[in-house]
Amino acid sequence: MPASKETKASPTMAEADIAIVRIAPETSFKNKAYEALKEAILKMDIYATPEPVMLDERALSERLGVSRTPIREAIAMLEQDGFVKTVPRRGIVVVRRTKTEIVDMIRAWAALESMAARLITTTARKKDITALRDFFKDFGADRRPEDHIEEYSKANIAFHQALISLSENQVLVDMTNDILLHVRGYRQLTIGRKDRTATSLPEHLGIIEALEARDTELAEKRARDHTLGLAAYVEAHGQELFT
Amino acid sequence: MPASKETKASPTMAEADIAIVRIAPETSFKNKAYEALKEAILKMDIYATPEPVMLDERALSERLGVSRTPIREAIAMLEQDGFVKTVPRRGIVVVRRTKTEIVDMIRAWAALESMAARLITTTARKKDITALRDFFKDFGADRRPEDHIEEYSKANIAFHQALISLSENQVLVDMTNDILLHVRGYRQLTIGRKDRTATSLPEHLGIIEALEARDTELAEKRARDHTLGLAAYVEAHGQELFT
DNA sequence: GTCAGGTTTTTGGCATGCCAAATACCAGAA
DNA sequence: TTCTGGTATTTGGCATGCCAAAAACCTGAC
Repeated sequence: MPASKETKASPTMAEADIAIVRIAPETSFKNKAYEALKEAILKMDIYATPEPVMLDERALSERLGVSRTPIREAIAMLEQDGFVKTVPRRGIVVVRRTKTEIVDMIRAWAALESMAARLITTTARKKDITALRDFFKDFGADRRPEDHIEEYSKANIAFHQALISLSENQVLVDMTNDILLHVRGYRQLTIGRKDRTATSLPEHLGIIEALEARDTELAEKRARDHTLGLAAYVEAHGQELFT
Repeated sequence: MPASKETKASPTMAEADIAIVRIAPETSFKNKAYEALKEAILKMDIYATPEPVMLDERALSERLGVSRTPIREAIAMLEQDGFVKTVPRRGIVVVRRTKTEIVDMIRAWAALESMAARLITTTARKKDITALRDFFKDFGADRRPEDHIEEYSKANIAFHQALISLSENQVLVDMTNDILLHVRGYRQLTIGRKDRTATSLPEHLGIIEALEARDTELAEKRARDHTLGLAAYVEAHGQELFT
């Protein structure tokens, strides 16, 4: 089926004049396949079934309408990311993380975020720090986080990502996002957030206050302890779901 | 020339009896190519020439004696690692890091290592911590590090890796090793180590002492500050070598 | 000598097809 | 029914070959 020979995106842009940016690199099938597969993997609930989730090159090839070559390259990339593992003559399996791995990842996340907090106290602009409060402006004593879990959870992630971005250290940003992608989906994490929403909001505000006060050590400590708290929760309550 | 059809590793193990482990998965050409290219890239001095270093699929294919397919898959993997970047109809270029990126990476390293130190104070065994001193047993007032840069530099890397391993957090270990691979080769780093050898040894010993004393906060601080010191050095002294 | 215009070469992107290792299946013996 | 071979099928690994976009060359006019 892979053979859509219809000269994709014919350069018939005719008399299109200026403002041509570069037309559009039209990302390769390899990259399209990579994005598509990655999204699919993140969307599925890996931990829902006991049996390992398998992928099939040929099936994916047909589904995506391209040959196996770009699919294989995309798989190789996903394997580098740690999302899948291809076993020689057996198949491609979507990697399932153990509780220990998730806890380790959350601790690494804590390390990166506390460093971000440290850096922020010395370089970020006051207004950008204060703007972090906006993520929680819809929550308070009258509208408690625990009553709007889903919404609060989104604000939560957005807050952490915005916080780390303020460090202006792209390496910290990228590494943390990687971790979040792997950690997301682990059921116990969501439950953990739910159980911890009560203390979560105050802790977040505490971090922001320390940042505003340019108190490097305190900001670092609060950021670290907040996320280590989540790690401790998962370690204590999250039972192994299908080793 | 990719076509060595000589049935590799013929299963003529004849009357070999027990103790058969699994013969040998004989890693794929894709993985062999990946390892070979990775090593080659790490070995070359990327920052030595002004012109970007380019790789050619076909040339590599001949050099390694395999077809382009596994080579391309290996390249895709290396691109995920951030070692190369393939530009559509231009070629594959070995990525060169800017000073800013190197500094950012070192700071991330500091974050991960200080977290490792923190964890070590609560879980590692006394003897394992003390064993860290062995990396520097050949150095002292009579045999100063600055007089044996090369050797001390190796001990230095080994120490940091051993330290992080003691955290028993594989994520920290893997992430740090990744960073070290990228940072290694940046000339200013070596120079930085040379200029800093005098203070380096005492700082290392200080970290070990804090770990032995199970002083979590102090160990974390010393580990962090030690590596942040290197980052500051590179930021201050490492000029941009070929942007 | 310079430069426009056209031709050849180079380079990554893909589609195909075949191979061998594993596995799934199936029939026949006990 | 159960177990043993043996065969068909499935699955990832690779080698090839062709395509189109770019870049490198070449050539002839001015």
